[in-house]
Amino acid sequence: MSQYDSATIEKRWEDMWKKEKIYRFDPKSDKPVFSIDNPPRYTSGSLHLGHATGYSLIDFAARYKRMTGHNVFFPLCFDVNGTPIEVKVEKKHHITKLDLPRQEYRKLCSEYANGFIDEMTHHFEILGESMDPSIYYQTDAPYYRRITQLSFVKLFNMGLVYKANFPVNWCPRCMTALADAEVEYKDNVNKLNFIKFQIAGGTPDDYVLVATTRPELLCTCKVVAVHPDDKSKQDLIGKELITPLYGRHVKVISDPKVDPAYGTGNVMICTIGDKDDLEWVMKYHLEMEKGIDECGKMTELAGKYAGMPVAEAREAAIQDLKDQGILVRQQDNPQQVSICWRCHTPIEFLQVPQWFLKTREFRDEVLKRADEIHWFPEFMKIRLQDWANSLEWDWVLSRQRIFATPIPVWECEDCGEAVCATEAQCYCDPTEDDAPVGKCPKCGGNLRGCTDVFDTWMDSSGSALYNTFWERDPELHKKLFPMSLRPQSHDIIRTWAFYSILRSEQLEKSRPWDNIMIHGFIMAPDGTPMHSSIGNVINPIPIIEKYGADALRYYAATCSLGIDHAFREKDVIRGRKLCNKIFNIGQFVGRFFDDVPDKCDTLRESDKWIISKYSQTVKTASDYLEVYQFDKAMKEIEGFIWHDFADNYIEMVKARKDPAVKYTLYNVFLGAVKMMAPFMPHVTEDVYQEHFISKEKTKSIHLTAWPESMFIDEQALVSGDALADVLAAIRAWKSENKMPLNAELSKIEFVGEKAGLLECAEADIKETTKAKTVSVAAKAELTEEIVGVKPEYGKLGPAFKAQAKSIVAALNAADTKDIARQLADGKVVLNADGNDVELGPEFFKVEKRLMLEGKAVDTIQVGDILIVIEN
RNA sequence: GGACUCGUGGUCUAGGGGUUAUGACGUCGCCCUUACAAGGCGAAGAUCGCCGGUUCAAUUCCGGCCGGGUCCA
Repeated sequence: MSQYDSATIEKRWEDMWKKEKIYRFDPKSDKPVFSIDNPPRYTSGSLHLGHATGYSLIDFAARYKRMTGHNVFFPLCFDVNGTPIEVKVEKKHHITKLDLPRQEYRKLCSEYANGFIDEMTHHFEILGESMDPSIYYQTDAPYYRRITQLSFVKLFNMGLVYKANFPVNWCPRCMTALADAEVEYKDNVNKLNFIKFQIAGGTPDDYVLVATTRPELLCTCKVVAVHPDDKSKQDLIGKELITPLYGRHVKVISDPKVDPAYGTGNVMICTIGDKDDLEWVMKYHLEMEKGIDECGKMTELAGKYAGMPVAEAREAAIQDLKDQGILVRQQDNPQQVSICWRCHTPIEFLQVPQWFLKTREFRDEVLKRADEIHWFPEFMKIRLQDWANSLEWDWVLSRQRIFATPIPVWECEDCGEAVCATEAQCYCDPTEDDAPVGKCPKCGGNLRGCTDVFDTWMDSSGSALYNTFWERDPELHKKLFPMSLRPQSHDIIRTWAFYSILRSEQLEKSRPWDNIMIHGFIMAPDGTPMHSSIGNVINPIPIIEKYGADALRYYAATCSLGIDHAFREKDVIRGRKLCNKIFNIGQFVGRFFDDVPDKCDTLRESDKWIISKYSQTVKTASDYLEVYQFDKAMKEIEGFIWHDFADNYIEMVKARKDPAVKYTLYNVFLGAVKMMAPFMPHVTEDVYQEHFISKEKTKSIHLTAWPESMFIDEQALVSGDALADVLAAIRAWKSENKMPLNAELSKIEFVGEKAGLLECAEADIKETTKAKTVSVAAKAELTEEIVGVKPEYGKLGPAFKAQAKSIVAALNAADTKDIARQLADGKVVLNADGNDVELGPEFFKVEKRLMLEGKAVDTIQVGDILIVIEN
């Protein structure tokens, strides 16, 4: 077999890993723990290319840490909660949450979401992810929801939870409050209506024009604002206006946030229309009124429009205003309308009773914890800081949905007193379970279970607590908390990362993790985002089938952290080629693996050279992996295996059979394959099982130790590099002379003081270049000719600063031969700006040519070595 | 509109004050050399988005602009 067959081979080793339980966290081990707060995969079904890439990046870290002697905690986990699943279930069954009893609705959601888990677990397996099923969790399970509730009970008892009427983003279709992150924006054009407001106490001709897109909200108009610098309106400030239709008296105030150029420059402020209104409401302590209800219909406040849906009320109000001559004109108004992220219904900004978790007062603590965490890349921390500093209100914890963790609270039907569950009660569902006390402790009224559920970030932001056995196993918790690494994408820094830090601070007075690694998005090949609505979403499964999971993982490795990457199929193709290369190197060097000595003191220069190169690679690759720079680590390792090891070293030593070459091939290749193992787990396992396991014994390469540097022999590095350069130069010379690469040469002579470096490789050179004779001469009848002298900017600049420019000019103007003569004497005098400047040889880069007189030969200069070729 | 981020050969990408500016894909030429033609070797191909500033020196640092992206208004 000479080709790497990814489909067969990957399956074989995936089965073995599963059967042998290769990836297991050991709670009893004394090894240092490396714990990963793995993002629980949302159970939406299909695997997105972004997931495949993101989880591969995490897997690189997990596998690397496992090989460096860590007890790795890397849970297989799923997020099974929330509105997206409800929306899908409602679509599938053509229902809304109001059509079914809660339990039945919940059951439908649970069946739907859980139906994906086997398939999604399989996706992780065929990607070669080393997640650990022995520490599996899913966020809808009672054992997980218990932790969510328990943490809430503690926060409640700490006085950090409160219920308040508060304006929230509200979707009238889903009948729920939405987090800011759940709000999307859509471009839209509506009408800006210019409406007359009479000035109180004036004549019918004394009016002010107010422009508004939402005349239906006139019923909650509290105040009209103008810009303080708006000269023409100065006399209005402090006056009262009368709202049309409702006849209410409202004051005119001045506020710098008003845009004088928009509409008429007069803004009607309602409680509540949008977020700008909210800002003014807070600033001027306006009384809040509810003009729109939870179903998106007008309330009693709207008078004759009460009960109408918002859009209908708007039309009716506009018609009435027109009929009464109050609506002067309309103009098109392009705007961005806020819509629900799932069902795309326009959202309202409504006052609804909601549960809040105090967040703003922890701003400084969160920022402090953020500083304790190492951010990769560092600049991502700025996003969290910006978010923390811009918080305008506390975290709205409640959602009026069903398929999520119930809020464990009962409320008094009479006085509204809230009774929280006891810690022992968790997990509980207040819509089914009894309150810890029979009657309201305050007034003796009946207690009714809260029907609200938690925002799903309440569940997911507790993952670091859940993973570290918080409130389950104090000893393990102490050992595991804080966790080592949170990996995630940058879109949820303001939610998942922020809330996780907040809750660790509130419950544990600690950071949740030591490190956070943030990757970007995978875009379509043209660099634009992938959206199912555009139809440019790429399914990774056919890619895995065509090229292999290792090839796709290679692509993932080329995606540097922190920035978005277009999908590049060519990188997957490159990955497949690399698999094939590694496989074939194994096929070839495996022939050398009989009688490999344990030690070797007869290493040749070329052996020492590749071992030194290898040792350097181990060091640089490890350094990159320590800081999650997988792209750079991969580049190092790939370059070493392909070019240094295969192209140069193997080509050089093909003909040898001595113990030294066996020793070198075996150890260097084993180490190189191990370095590649975190990235390409399948092909490396295959090579390991085929060629190494008989000596190494460990049952999987993924349980072996990360390679260590063997030695770095500076001398061997110099001579080996010289040899590689010389061979490359001879190849290039043949190519330029239109000769086949395997054309025979009658003689090659290396001349120069450093040519001695090549003495030890004469046989290799002969073999490689097809030269009949190869000789090395320290000296020959050579004339040394200086063909150019260039300034050494890096030395001249710091030494001469501003004068450097004129020195360079003088040097360029000077005669090369003259400079060469002077250099032979050890110093050069140049006239720069009328001053003679004396310069040593360190300031010059000299281009020399060594000439062999009177011979019909070709010469190539490589560094200090002259290659003389007799054809 | 704001914050952050990116703009480097035809395409994609690395780098980050003085380099011969990295590599991949593609193109062209040579080679079936005792693993690999899904390979090897070589060549051509880049005024490092534009305009200013700092500096002896800017692709790199700073500012502005233009153009992508993300998050937030």
